[in-house]
Amino acid sequence: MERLARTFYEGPTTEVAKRLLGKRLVRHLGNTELAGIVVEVEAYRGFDDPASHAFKGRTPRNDVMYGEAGHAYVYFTYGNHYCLNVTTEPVGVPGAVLIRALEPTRGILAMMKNRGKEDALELASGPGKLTKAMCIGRELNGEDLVTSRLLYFTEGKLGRFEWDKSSRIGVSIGADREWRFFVKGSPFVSKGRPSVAPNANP
DNA sequence: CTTACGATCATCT
DNA sequence: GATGATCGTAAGC
Repeated sequence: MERLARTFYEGPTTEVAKRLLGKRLVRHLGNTELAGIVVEVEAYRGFDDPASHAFKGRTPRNDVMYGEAGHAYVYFTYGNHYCLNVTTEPVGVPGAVLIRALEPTRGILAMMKNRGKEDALELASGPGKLTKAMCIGRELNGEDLVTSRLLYFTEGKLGRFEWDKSSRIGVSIGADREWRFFVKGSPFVSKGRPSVAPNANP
């Protein structure tokens, strides 16, 4: 399957976020290949986005967000969890897409082992869960997804699907922006609390 | 079933 | 010293 090229990542962050839905994330671990389809993402920009790590300027942590598009930005949060992002925008302009959930397609047994769970719906339905399932940690921060053997994206084969959007999860400020995108109807999206009161239940 | 809270640490004030 | 792009477990209906 064709690997995504640099140009794929270089657009506006919200556009890249939407484009990533349905693509395939591949992780090589020794002889094992793990893979899953991206079903949920969130866009984080820079200066104009108070929820972004880059909002208050460049620091050692968010440095990757300012660099070339198509690199991994991995950070540690809440004392327990890693989150995987993909950088976007031209060099010098901060931007990243948080990968929030995957539909596992390959190496599912290994993922179950890594997570200590057997429910396929729970393997990667959350940003901290998918990094644990795929053994993604600090050592992959800054990894170039266009050339890396360890971590990269390819075209997916999800076929036609509908997507939807909502406000971002776990974000207090800037919650008015609907920059969370997900595959409509997928059971693999994270079960985050909706920030808008849910009604219209079937 | 749903809601509450503790773990645990890098980063910033 | 406070906070957070979270998750799992425990306790409460």
